Amino acid sequence: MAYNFSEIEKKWQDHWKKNNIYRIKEDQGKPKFYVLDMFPYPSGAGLHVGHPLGYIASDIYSRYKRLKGFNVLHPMGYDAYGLPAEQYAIQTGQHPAVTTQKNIDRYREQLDKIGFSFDWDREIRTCDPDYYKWTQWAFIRMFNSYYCNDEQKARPIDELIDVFRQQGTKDLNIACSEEIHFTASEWNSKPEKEQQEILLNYRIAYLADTMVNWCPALGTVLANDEVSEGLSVRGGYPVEQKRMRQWSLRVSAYAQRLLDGLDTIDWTESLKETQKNWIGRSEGAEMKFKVKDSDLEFTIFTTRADTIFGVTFMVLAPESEYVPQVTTTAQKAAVDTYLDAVKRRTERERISDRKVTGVFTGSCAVNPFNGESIPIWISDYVLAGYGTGAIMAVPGHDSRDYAFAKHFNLPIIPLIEGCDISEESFDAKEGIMMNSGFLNGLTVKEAIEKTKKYVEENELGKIKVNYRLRDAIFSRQRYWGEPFPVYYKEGTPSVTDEKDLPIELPDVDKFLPTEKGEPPLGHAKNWTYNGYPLELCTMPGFAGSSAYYLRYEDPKNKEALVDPKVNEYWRNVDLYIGGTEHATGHLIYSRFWNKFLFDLGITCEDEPFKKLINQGMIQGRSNFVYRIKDSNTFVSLGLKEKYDVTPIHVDVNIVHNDVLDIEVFKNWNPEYKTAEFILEDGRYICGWAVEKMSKSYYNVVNPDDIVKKYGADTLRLYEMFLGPLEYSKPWDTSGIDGVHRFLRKLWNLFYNNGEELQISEEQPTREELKSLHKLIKKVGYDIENFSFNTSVSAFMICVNELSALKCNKKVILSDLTILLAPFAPHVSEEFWHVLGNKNTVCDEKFPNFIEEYLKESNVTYTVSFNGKARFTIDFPADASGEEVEKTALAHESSQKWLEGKTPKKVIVVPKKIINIVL
RNA sequence: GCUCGGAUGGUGGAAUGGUAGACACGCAAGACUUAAAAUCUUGUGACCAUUACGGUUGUGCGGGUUCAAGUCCCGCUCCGAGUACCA
Repeated sequence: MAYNFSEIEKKWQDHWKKNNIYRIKEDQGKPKFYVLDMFPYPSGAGLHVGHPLGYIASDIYSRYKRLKGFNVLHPMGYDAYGLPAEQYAIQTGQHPAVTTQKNIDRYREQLDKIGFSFDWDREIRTCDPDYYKWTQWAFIRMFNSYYCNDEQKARPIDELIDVFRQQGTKDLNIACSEEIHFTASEWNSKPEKEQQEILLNYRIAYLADTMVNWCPALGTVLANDEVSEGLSVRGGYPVEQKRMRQWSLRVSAYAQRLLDGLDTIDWTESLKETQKNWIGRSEGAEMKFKVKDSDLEFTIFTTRADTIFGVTFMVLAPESEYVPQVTTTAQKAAVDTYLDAVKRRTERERISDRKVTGVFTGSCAVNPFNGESIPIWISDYVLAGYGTGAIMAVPGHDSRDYAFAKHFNLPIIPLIEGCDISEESFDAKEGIMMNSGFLNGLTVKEAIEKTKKYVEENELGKIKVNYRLRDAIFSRQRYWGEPFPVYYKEGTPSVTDEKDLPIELPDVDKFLPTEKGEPPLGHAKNWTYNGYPLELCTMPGFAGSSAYYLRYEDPKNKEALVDPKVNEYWRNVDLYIGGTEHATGHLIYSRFWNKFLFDLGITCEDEPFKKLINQGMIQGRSNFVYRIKDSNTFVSLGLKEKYDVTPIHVDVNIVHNDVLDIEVFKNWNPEYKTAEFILEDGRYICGWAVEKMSKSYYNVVNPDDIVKKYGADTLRLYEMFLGPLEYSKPWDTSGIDGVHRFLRKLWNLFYNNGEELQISEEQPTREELKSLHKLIKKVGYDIENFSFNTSVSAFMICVNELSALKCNKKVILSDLTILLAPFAPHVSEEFWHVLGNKNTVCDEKFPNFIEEYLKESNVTYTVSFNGKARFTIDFPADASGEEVEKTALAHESSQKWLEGKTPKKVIVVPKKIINIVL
């Protein structure tokens, strides 16, 4: 019987489904293990071979852990809200829910063919009201919470209201948008509306006027991680800065915890580094500067307080509130012209074109250390959004200040002994201070500390830690997202009652903004709550994906996001697999969201994802044909230099090992019907390049096609064999035959070279046992270390050895089958039954490794002289070091290299090396 | 600019500091076949030899530590990723 993978795979997939083999329940008797994939956005294009890479890896690990006796939670679902479905709806009028459903069905069909062990009973979709009810619920809780900096924890807002009533803002240390102060009596005398407005300054989910990234082409605002280099990540449209009243989440309050938490989780260093940079903690001081001949003072932030004696000018951000106050009448015209010019520059221009610009305000500030007067300038190299939007400029020791000083001819003072600032500033924090009054002679590090202390003691400012991490803008002017559980009473936002959740997404007849410029929900009829208008924005993509892992634990619970007892069992994700592209988005937001839920006591773990692995991207390997200019003749790769040719992308599915299938090509496009070819060795060889896998490059490989041609088991093994999981690599099918051949070889062990079934009940030989146990050791070790490519190699070696031994012994094959089950579950299941077992292979135990079988009677030592390997000698395994040394030196081959000399030293590494130093 | 990775045959890639290139692809030769495909066997870093079960060299470049370095340290080059006027 031959290896008929299609039949086998269908048979077992049906069996697993019918018998709910992968359905999982809490089981106190077993240790839990939670393996999660980043759930996909179901796009219209369907899956390509790159998508399943991570899913295959996580599936192998899940199945392995199950064999190791763990109760494994391995769910899957869909991140179903998103822009593409909405844009498609705008173009075609087709409701996003309809296209989303269609795409999900397609995804499911494709996923099922690969033989994953997902528990589909736990499937979730972010667009499902039963699911987003809990997204809205979390939002309400955030609205009703503030962040206490002393406790480092979210607390109920009602507590804060009580404090305001009794003591105002006195002695409060809480996270806020801006520092405001009032007394209890001031608070108590404020009207309700004003009190509500003040509370927004403290709520974790708050509505405020903020500078947002507005993308006119998409008609919506975007979060910082959705913008890159002034363009929207999705679509690549220009983004501008705009002041708008928007919902935000006070992620910044959690900055320190998000930073500290990184030390407790097992993520790659590079990913942690990316998050650290994104959070961007910097320690420094806020210092107050008085404006000369005025009562005004303003605050700057600096990490280099030690350079205070080198300040030769001050710079305000153009948007700074101090700008109008410090601008003198004489300079007003110049300043206005400058501000106007800045406003007209787009964010992109500002980033791409870094020329030095600025204007003098006419005012001077007073250096609090030495009383010198320093001019105050305005420049767009100072950002309004970071620190206080104002800096003290030290051109000698900051490259940006240096460029500015050079351009406007401002003085530059060197502060560190021996530094050369004739060409550029000296930015390094090292050296001995000079020109710095009481700091002279100190090292930079000492000076930083001493200055900070001085600033505090003399009340010139305070020590301050700043973070780059911004609050997350949470409103999107779109239709296809979660509605806010928010309504407005005369402009004041309130959240709905929790028992009225979910607030379901209403139907609209148009997905575009309204004529008044409102978001699409403005078209909805009766979009009200108790007679009050509901919020018209929807939530961003990251809302639904921030706590989804918790919902998988208890997906059907109507009373809670997750039952505390259930959460106590499954806890957090032990292994999370997904792409790096979420490093500063999803992986920050879900950590924040989880920490918030942790503060509320909803989850028992502070971090959502214990271990995280980033699978690499699978790129496309595009093929090209070369058309001779102005003709319909195509020339093979090797001969193209002789002609003037245009490379044209050709569908990779009609090219095999870079050889074009000419007949299929002629029918691929009517234009090529009459094409002619210049061949080499009778074949047309195509050129190739590695590019992103994309429809437009004709390099998309559909996993269905691979499954059809080779089977799911081959696809699984091959994707793993391609290289380390974390690497990005092009999809290249040229090696797939080798992996397929391995499965057939294994098949032939059972089926006597493709004929009838033959399994021997005989006891295995020592050699066979050795081969098997070598594999057990290797596979166990490799899976634990996510080195799946080398374990596939180990299988190949083992099967080669067993075939050479013609081993068809049941005892050996039985263990081999279990070992293979995580990688090639269908073929394993088939063998498991052929071997006479009634249960499924995934309920078995991973075989125990027995060292005994690997023991050798002889060990081979390499003898080297001065580190150079020369020959080998076999010794009995139990030979002692001295014995080995003596025999090696006496060996006849040694004489040639010893040349009669006495060795200075001999190093014997047990079972490996004898190095003789002459 | 800064941060983090990486560089090994024709290709993808293996190597707890222990004497490179596992495994696979590709290629070459052979067996089977009328033939091809499939399958199997053998060889395959480079260079020099070929009487050899031989020699030299070899993991981006230059140094160093070590009995021993692809692996550790210092200094470069190139490539990739992230981030970017964050004071």
